[in-house]
Amino acid sequence: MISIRDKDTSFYDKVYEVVRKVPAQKVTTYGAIARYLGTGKSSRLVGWAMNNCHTVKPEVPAHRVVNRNGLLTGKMHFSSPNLMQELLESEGVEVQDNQVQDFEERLWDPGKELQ
DNA sequence: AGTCTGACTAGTA
DNA sequence: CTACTAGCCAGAC
Repeated sequence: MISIRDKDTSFYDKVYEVVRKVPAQKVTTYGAIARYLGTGKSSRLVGWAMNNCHTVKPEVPAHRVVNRNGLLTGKMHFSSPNLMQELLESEGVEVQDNQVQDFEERLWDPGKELQ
């Protein structure tokens, strides 16, 4: 279990670390990441962290992170608004109307899958 | 220092 | 399913 507010590792690095572990054809949510990191209710911080994700290396597969409804809320923050959906579809994730199809089946919760 | 905003969530109706 | 609310943290102004 990764704990938040460690002195060595920043919250953002942990977010990126978890997102990179998301397997292809799977997606996760901001809240799942937040709970796994121990921030719990501060899921907005995950979204804020994703705002900086393009500055870190290696790059973070931010397209696999959606909100709890499976909605691609962050697509407009990509270099191209269509990029997020195209990346998901290229990995075999069906996306329709900015929403991941069969979302519950494709959900990958780090708190349960990783531990 | 106060206020507003946001790639959010859980609860309630 | 939708709509609204409160709570949450960091940053911009």
